[in-house]
Amino acid sequence: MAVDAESRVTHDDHLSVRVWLRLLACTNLIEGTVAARLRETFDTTLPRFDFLSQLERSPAGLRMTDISRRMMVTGGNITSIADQLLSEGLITRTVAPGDRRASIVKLSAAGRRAFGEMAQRHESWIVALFGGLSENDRRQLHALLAKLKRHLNALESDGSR
Amino acid sequence: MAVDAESRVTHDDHLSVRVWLRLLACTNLIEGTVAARLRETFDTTLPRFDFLSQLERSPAGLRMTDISRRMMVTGGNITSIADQLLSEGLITRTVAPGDRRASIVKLSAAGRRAFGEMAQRHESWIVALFGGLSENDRRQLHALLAKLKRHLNALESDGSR
DNA sequence: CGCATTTAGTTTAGGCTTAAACTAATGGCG
DNA sequence: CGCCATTAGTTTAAGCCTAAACTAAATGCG
Repeated sequence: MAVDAESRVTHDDHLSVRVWLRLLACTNLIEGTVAARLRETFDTTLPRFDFLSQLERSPAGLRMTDISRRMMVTGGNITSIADQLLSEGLITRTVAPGDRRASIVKLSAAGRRAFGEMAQRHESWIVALFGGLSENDRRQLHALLAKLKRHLNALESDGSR
Repeated sequence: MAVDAESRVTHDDHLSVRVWLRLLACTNLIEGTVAARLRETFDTTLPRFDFLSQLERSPAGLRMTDISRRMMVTGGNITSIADQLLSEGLITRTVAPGDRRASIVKLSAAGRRAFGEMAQRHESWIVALFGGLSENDRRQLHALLAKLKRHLNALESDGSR
């Protein structure tokens, strides 16, 4: 019955805070649903799925650092997820030519196959979850979030806090 | 330089997926910033702040179950956070009249004071983070997210998966 | 060249999260 | 009344997350 954080905001809170809480509520609802379905359907997790997804978009392979930056998490996480996927045979890992510190991670054939199945289901879940918005709504939302993100990245890089 | 998950989506992915990844990226950026500042400034965490925030909105107190539902997390989390806040003297906890299983949690005077300071800073951070959007943008975003959330909640309660 | 700094990646300690199993109290129903 | 299902809350195991400390290799600069 929707008695979550966002619903409880009183009317005199500032608009930005209301938007933020609503943004967070939507993200949590979607993320929770997707995580539960990944677990039920494929016995995997969102970070593992995300890891494979990054590799799929970069057939030439990625270094660990690239993966952590793209997944927006710190390096430490990547190590253990890579270990798991490696032991499951879904990825390969080779020393980077010209830099013995770094390694190049790629999807294995099995990994590409497994990810393909998951990605298809994943996309259908997302499409259904956003089914409440018209295509025009989605475009507007996409544009507003682009603007928000541009500003957030600007604040980030510009150290003027 | 914005080489995160969302930036890497190829142009032929579906719109819903693009919107979802952008939503997630924005939420992660904001949440990470707020969490870091809560830690630096007040040596606390987002869940602890959120817990106090729920209590502040319900001066009559809340049961543990209410808090977990409003924070959108499972019950197990609440136990340890309540223990911490109790030992820090920021909340009180009494047996619920008429139900010996349940307890009523309230903000203590110290908790109200501490939360007040944090909330003020918190709001200023959020306002700055959303400063890239005009008031009209924020209203539009708020409305679109309302529509999205209504649909998500409808999917949730209606068990037709 | 030689040493300090930077960078790639791992490890560790501690916090949050879930699902599932559990305890204890409540409530419904025959 | 007595039993059984439900509800409130806690505990546990396992996973992800961060920050910070660490190893090892690369880079830069005097």
